[in-house]
Amino acid sequence: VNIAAPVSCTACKARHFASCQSLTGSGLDAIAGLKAGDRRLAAADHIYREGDIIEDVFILVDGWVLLYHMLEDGRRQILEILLPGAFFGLQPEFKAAMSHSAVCATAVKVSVFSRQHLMNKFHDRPELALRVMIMCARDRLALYQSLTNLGRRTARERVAHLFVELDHRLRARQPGVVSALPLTQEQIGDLMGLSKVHVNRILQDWRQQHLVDVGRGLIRIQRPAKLADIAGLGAEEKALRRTA
Amino acid sequence: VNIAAPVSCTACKARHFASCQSLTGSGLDAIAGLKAGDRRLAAADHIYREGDIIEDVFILVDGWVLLYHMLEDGRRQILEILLPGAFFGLQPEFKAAMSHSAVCATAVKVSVFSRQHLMNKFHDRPELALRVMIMCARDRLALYQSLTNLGRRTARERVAHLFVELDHRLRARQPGVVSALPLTQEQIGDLMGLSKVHVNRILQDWRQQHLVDVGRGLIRIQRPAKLADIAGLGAEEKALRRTA
DNA sequence: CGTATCATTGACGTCGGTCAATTCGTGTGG
DNA sequence: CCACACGAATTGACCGACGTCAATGATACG
Repeated sequence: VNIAAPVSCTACKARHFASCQSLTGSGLDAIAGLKAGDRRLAAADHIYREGDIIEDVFILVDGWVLLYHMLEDGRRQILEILLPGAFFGLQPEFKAAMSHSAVCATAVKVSVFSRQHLMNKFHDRPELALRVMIMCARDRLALYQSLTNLGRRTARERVAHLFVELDHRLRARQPGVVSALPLTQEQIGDLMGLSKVHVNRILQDWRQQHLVDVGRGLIRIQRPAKLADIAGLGAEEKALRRTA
Repeated sequence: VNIAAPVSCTACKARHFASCQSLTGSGLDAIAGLKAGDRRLAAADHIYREGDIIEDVFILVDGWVLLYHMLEDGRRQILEILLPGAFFGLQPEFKAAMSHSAVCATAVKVSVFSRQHLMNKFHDRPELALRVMIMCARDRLALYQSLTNLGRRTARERVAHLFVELDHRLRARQPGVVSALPLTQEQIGDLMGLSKVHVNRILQDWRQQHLVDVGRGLIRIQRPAKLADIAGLGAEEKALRRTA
């Protein structure tokens, strides 16, 4: 039984990114019948907050969502960026407080499902649980990347890495378009463990080199190849190709 | 259907740590019949390396295992510490190169299972896939904690956090014993994104305050409560209790 | 005993944080 | 259409946490 969803980017340059979080085509369309409804939210709205006890799980239909964790003194770490197709809100323990918050970076549309119904569905159609498990394992790779980013890369490498990853995830949806990220510099800082001031300095530098373009609340990725270079992806790929 | 494994630490002070990775008692004992054999390894041996293509998955029986990712220039990030009971080696894509390496921190014994047989078993007994999925979700919480650690905490907070987490995970197995960590200072640095020199300075400081004791290749946690304080866990818990 | 690994310590440098002051941009109300 | 408000972006000055380098000491192991 080969239960893994077919994944197209096995050989592509950014395969280390979990760019394939989408459920579309992975069999979980089957849960569409369980939908409890859609919910529309505005930028900066919260879908849930750390400590909430929720009965639902979500699939992101439109917009960007950020999962984050906040320390009591105001320091914030953004944990994941969710793009349309992402499945989220499922905690390991039922009736437990959410371990993190989910906030909209843009206007957002989510499909809402009853967690209980979903679990029942897993019981009826076990292959769905397997698919979710595999998604979960895939997400883990992305988290591993983020750990390496935060722990062992310089500020510029981190931000370049982030941009290349997002460029890749967006290109998979809209090939041929210059990727535009609806993120504030502060959000980028909270993603990469940096201050917004330092993020700004990096962006200024790159803007002068025409690697990115900033404006209108968007960051446009103009030379992803050069950014991949800064991120240190080139050499790493070579090393992997040798071992493969 | 309540499929979540009973977890005892819902209310305990360190519940944010995924200290409960163990499979024991979570229903996956059922896969014991699939065991392909045991493997014993010495400290510093690798179970697999980044880039390897393996057919097996593992359950750690004895010893400590470190999962890590290495950059081409030698920088290393340790991604997870595995204690006995941990299930690992399952990649989202079959026949794909491992995304990380697994190395023994101590002498180790692992049970080896054929991934193919395991997947067949999931097919026969779907509730097992669900359990693994839930484990996976639980691990994610630990990874979220690590991200917050690396991105938004100071060096001392990070190391204190690590020690408290490990102390908790060890106490769950051996209550009443002073926790002793078989980690080098360099490994602690690679876990927390620090240089081994800086780790040493922090440890010297704490040793003089009798918070920890160093020697014989072990780090003994003597005052976990004080370390939890340094880690900033006290205030955070209060904040959570308010919301709950 | 020789060798290798880990731990320790000091001197020094720097990456990135903090603080604070503008400036810009966008949306709002008059 | 303009005045204003408010958040985001920008810039400079300053500094401190942590890294790097290098030398020395402690331990273990064959």
